[in-house]
Amino acid sequence: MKPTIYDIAREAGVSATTVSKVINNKGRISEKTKAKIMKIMEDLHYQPNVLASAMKGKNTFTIGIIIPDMNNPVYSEYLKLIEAYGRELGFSILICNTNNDPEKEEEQVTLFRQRQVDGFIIASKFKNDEVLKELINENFPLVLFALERPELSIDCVTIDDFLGGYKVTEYLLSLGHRQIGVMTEDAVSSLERVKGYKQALSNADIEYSEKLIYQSETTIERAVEQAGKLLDNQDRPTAIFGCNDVLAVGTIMAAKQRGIKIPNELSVIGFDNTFMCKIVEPQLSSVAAPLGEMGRKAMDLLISKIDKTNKLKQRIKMLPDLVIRETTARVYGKDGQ
Amino acid sequence: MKPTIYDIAREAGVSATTVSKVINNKGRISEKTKAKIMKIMEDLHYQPNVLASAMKGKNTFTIGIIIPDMNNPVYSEYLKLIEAYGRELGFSILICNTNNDPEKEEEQVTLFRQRQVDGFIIASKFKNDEVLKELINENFPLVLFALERPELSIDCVTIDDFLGGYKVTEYLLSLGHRQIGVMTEDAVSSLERVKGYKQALSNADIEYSEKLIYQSETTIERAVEQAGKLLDNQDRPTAIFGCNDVLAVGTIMAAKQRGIKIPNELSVIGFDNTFMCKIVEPQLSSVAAPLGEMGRKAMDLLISKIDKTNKLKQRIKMLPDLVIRETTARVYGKDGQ
DNA sequence: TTGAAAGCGCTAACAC
DNA sequence: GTGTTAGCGCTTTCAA
Repeated sequence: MKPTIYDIAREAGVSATTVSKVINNKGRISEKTKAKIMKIMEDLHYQPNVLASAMKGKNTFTIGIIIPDMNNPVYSEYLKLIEAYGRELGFSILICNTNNDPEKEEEQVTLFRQRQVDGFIIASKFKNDEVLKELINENFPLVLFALERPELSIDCVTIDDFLGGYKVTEYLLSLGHRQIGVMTEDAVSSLERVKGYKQALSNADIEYSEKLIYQSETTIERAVEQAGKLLDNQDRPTAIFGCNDVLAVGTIMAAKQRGIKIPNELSVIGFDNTFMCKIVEPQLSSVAAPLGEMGRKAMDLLISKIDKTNKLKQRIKMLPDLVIRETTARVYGKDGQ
Repeated sequence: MKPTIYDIAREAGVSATTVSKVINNKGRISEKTKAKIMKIMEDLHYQPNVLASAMKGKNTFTIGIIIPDMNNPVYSEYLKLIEAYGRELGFSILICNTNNDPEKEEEQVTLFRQRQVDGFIIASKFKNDEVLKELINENFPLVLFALERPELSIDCVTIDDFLGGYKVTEYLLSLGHRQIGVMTEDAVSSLERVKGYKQALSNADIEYSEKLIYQSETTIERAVEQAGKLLDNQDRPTAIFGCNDVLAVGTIMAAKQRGIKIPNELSVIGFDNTFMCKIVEPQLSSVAAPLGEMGRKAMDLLISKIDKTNKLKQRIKMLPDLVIRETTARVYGKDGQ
């Protein structure tokens, strides 16, 4: 059997309380007994049972992260960063994929709460508003990551998606593109990115057309399919903005299938600046956000809620930057051919 | 406050014991009280506290997964599959990245054990043998995934890496390649893959040369670097086997940097058949294993250990298959140029 | 068919 | 400085 606090106490000839105090560095214990207890804990390979201490109202030092799909490299990046920083702070991470399914979302929140997680980080997409509202009502520690709910009072750390979309479009316009397509997905962040796109068009007095916007699930296969439709359009765009790198990569592939040269005949730009950008050919231009910093901010924010050291809710929005690589170029005029 | 079993009991006018029995479907309870209790649990949104029941010797229904690096798409794939199946069975997943650091490995095992996980799945790389041995000694539920320790008695579910390496090499030989380089990494599985490579060479009476084997960390950047050295060799190989897709992709990129045409001047083949294969150009040939099935087997095996329904240890080895895409071709003879 | 009592491993008051 | 006591939420005898 694993030793308990009582085994240590007996061995040291003290009470369990004293041992507990040593473990938690509380109260005053003589250096002598402290040292003795420490030594015995070492010898017996004593490991405190987090569950038991959690039963007494302490933290479980476990937080739940809910993400849509670990296969999307951005999400695995989120996960990795948050996990790394969480561990530094002594927290373990319970994860799940929801595949964007509201039922799974609810199920997972329940499952995690049964395990008494101290808080949640919910990333990127979350459909089930009921669940969110319940958590808010109970004032349960919760931070949204790369996800914003303007109409709900929740702390969040996000990318300024609007600005990202705006910058992308502004850049493409500066290259002479006028017919700019968009591959989007069903997510709040993408909506914002598209809004930025529209704003940039409007500022440049260019008419916006629904026909240039295609929505797709975020998988390479579906993106190739949808981008294909966009490319087979009567008026084929000279540039396409993929609201995430997966969509952009799918677009590149669809273009290749049609013999369309990138960037000469078509510019493509993605969003998220994942490692995919560097392995496709030509290398994909994209939009980068300081994910490491965001992960740390989200964790710090969450922990301040768990500790109740900070009751103020806030939205932290990090500004993204363009990373120009090889898929974006001056528009290739019909005359210039 | 969250309702406890006592709140339910009071409300229903019964004892906590009775409620507990209803929750666990144990003992005999009249249909009437059962229904009444169920209804009240619903109304009060009662959620059993898994920690408290774990304190009484029950499972936590939580397992720890330890992987080297979530950014490698194979690992995120592992994670996703295991998580999905685990959830089906009612288990939650605690994760961590170890970045292949033995200290972190030990730290994480400790952290997870403090949280009373029911068992571990350790994937792909794990250096700290001491920790492994201790777990075995305690007979702690543990399954290795895509990782084998021939000298330790641990259950595992793996890919037949030797066969994979053999098949790759046999195939390259059949295309006329005689000078076959290898990009490997510091992992048991890669060692096996290289062994398969050597065996195939030996069977074909081709001499093996150390100079054709380069080791690299599994990141694109490092792989490009190391593959570069291999390509700058006096006797540049006509084909390179990357022991995983990341290494193979790095090889492709290094070749491109040098203006080496793939597959005409150089064949490249990877291992793992990740989604990267389809997005690089040309599309990468690779080795595929039935990961979904492996994930399910690993979980089932682990759970049988947790439940103690199966004391027999076993090694399950799944056989891989080649997936030929565009990066492999007949050798381009010096004469034929 | 139901319940009282004990206890899992730990911590927090409070006493000494 | 240290120990006694009670109790977190649950399950498990055992008795009724």
